[in-house]
Amino acid sequence: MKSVTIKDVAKRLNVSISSVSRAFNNSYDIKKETRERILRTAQEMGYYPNPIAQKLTQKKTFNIGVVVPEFINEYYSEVIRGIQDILTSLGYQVLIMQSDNKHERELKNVKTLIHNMMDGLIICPSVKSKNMDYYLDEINKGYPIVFLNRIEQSFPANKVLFNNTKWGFFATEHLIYQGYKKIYHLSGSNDLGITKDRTQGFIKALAKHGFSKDDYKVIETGILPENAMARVQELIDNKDLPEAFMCVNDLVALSTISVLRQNQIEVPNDIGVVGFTETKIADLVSPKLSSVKQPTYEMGKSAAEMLMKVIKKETMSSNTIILNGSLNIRESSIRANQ
Amino acid sequence: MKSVTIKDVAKRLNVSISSVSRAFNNSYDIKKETRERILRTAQEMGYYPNPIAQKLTQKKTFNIGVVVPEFINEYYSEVIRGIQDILTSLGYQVLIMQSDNKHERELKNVKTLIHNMMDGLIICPSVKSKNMDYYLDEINKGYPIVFLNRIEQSFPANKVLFNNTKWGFFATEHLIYQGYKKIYHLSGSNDLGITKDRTQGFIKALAKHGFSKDDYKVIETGILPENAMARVQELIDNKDLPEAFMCVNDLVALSTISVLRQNQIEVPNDIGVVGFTETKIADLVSPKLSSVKQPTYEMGKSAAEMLMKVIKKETMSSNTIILNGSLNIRESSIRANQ
DNA sequence: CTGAAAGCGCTAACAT
DNA sequence: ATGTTAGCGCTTTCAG
Repeated sequence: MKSVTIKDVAKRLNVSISSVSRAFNNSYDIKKETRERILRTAQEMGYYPNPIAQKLTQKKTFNIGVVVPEFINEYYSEVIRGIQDILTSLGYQVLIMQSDNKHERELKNVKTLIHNMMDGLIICPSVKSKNMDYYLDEINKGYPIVFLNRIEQSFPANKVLFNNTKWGFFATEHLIYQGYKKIYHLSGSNDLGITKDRTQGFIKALAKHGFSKDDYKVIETGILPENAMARVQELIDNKDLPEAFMCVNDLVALSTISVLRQNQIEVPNDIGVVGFTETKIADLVSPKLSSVKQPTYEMGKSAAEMLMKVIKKETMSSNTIILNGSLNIRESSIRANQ
Repeated sequence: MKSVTIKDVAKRLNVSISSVSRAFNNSYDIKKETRERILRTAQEMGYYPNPIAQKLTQKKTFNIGVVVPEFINEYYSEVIRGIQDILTSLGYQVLIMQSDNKHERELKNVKTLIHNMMDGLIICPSVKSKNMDYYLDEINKGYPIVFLNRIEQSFPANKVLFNNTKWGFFATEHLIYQGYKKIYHLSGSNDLGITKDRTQGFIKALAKHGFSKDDYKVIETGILPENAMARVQELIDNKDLPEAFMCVNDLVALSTISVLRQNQIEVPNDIGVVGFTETKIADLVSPKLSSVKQPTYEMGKSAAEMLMKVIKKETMSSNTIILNGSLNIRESSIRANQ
């Protein structure tokens, strides 16, 4: 694995290593001819400046690190697409690390990335992270970091967010306007700020429309199918069914519909269902799933653009960008005429 | 962004930098006390060996690079989980790059990763890549690379694969056993080896069971919903419908079912459908989707384990691991009694 | 325009 | 057990 170094090239052409360096860095103070000659034979010899060595002497690496908690649905995949589309067009390379929803792993990932001299970081935190001190320290040292999703709005850093409370509210209100009188929310973990916010939105909407305690319920199912299915089955067994479900995400919504169907309960004729964080299949299943679409791709783009500004020191303060979503009403929440 | 270096620590304690280095590398030739003293004040000062500098002098970085073409479905997400589970337990860090299905970007990613001194690479190629020379060169130089999926079985390198032909065959044969007499295959692009293989399997199964040219068709829809939906609608309009569809993947299968439903054609009562590369929702939709499950997580694990062997030089030759899948028969391909 | 030399932060002989 | 020194491959003054 011995590779060609700057010295080899220099020796071969009887020039100094500085000249070779200059040739590659497009320096002004080098004769065009020598430059070309050097580049040519370097090419031949398969020489390429060693980025590690470059990093040791320079400040910029043109590498950006991205930390995500997971890839289980399309969410972060699209965020990453947004990030990459902006960044690669500007000549940056994007290195991704996955934290598996564990804060410790996330911290380790961030450190690895920083130590590997990324020019900046986009961090999608795992959970309402306890230990943000390290990040704050780095930011204060001047290290460019932008956060995306799952972070408190009050956190003093650059970040791009989605307003889960607001859209949880709208999704619920849509159900109310459809005339559903008893609505349950299948919620995510209370440890997760974003799903907690959806629950807040749910409760706010009910409060606004004068629902009484008997007319709604929040059931913490988490975001995975198995548990959601079990809880819905319980409700059926206990004859404790609402007229509609507001679900923490599409997977839970689909699971709910599936269990209901197994029990000969039809959506939306018997019960209405609305999902959240719309996935591609919302439009392909039957009934088509109503859901809140998050601007994932745009969030990635915004975060990348924000990071660029931070790197170029065009912004100092802690900016927060909150992007808008949309409520896509399809079949699963359209109440039959009565 | 000035950070503490080994010198600072040395100066502070009036020891040489070698001692500090030794302390951190757990070298045998250092007194326990000094070691502890150094580590303690290093801690205080916030010192941490600069990995870039370390890389310049050492060979090992304990970083592994992974290149994937995309994240659009769960496929590569699970592969990555498999890879990470093995590698992080061995003290490695996994850096991921995404090629967006473009060979050029893939090549650039690979170079970035190699130049950043990853100890090894797991490459999931984008398409039947034309230009594999660079990879071959690196492998010949002794650089540890393992390929995963979407690569010719004949390619002389370590790789882990799925036998798409075989499982395409099984999926089709299942349809035949169900008694479907006319079967169409909605195929992926012919440029993509893996989907082409599924088509091969499809054709083989039909040949084995004596289907005539009139009883089947291969329609190249690609792997995205929009086009598949349009093509299926065309078939309906032309009254050119088969008794069953063998689809290149779940998304296309779901799209097909969706279009059929819009035209009052029910699956599986009127037409059978089977998918490929099973996704989580196969079990949640109605009708539940029959599909071929690929061992994604295991493929990731195998690739990681293989890479470790290559790195430890426990293997030299070009090994190929082919993992088994399963055909999960659900509702969408169960032919009604006649 | 080009070369010599210092230095980036660290490791690894080589001394002592 | 500890210090000294020579690199690792490159960039960047500083001379000329």
